[in-house]
Amino acid sequence: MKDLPAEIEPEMCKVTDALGILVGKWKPVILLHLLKNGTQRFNELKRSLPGITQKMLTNQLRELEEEDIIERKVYAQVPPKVEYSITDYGRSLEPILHAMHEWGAKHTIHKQSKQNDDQAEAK
Amino acid sequence: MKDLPAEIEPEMCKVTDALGILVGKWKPVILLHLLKNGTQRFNELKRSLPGITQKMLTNQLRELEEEDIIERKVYAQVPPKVEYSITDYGRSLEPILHAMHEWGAKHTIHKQSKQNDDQAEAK
DNA sequence: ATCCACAGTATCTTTTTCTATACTATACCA
DNA sequence: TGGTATAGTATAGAAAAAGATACTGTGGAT
Repeated sequence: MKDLPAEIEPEMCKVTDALGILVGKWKPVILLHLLKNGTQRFNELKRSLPGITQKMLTNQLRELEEEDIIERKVYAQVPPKVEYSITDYGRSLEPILHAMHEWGAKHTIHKQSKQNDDQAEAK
Repeated sequence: MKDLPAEIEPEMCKVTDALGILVGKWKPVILLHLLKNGTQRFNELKRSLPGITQKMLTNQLRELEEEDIIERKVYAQVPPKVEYSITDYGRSLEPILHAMHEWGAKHTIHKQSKQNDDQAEAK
């Protein structure tokens, strides 16, 4: 029976909650764009995300806004102007995004060397 | 134009790859169980995950095995015995799981206080 | 002879997520 | 007068993920 302070009790696991916020085909990339470039307009983001549909972009932005990760600022203009930016609170996700990026990068390499091993075994 | 070493270029983002491995309705919980309890048999895991179907469990385990995160050891017995455990490589995910758990826990609280604020505004 | 435990498959249905495409309003420009 | 840019919405459909349910083989216990 372990009881270290670092243990996460699977029963009261919050990992899934955190994942729920990051998951979505475009959310991580949107966040990275906003972190890198600061405030961005809707169409600026759209142009940065080749292949995304308007619907998806609106959708993902609304979900992130809902969780207080990004802020949506509407200007009463015509044509419309809407700016998106990371909230201070949203910035608290940055270390996690970095950790995942690092891990993901290493994993790409790990997979490659595993594939080589498997091929060596097979021959 | 920022160019800090810590910057992640959204174009070459590996966050999605890392997420791909964690995503799946049951994967984080499975990993936490294996991290906490060490080696587990198939049905042991199943009993720890109320609501999961056999199909889903097999599925998620196979995907984690495919990525070299967990190991599957089959004993030539009847009735069958199959043990699952985290690989050394899989353990490298532990800090990320912890970070996400921490963040998730804080987020739950953040959401609650935001809801209270919104209610206070509304009245 | 029948039932159980084990670790799965196989098949089908439902739900969720994502894509495709068309449409809106309005100011500005040529 | 027609076209462009902006930030969307509406509707339909395809694809992916998850769930429900039934089935398999075998040794041991009842």
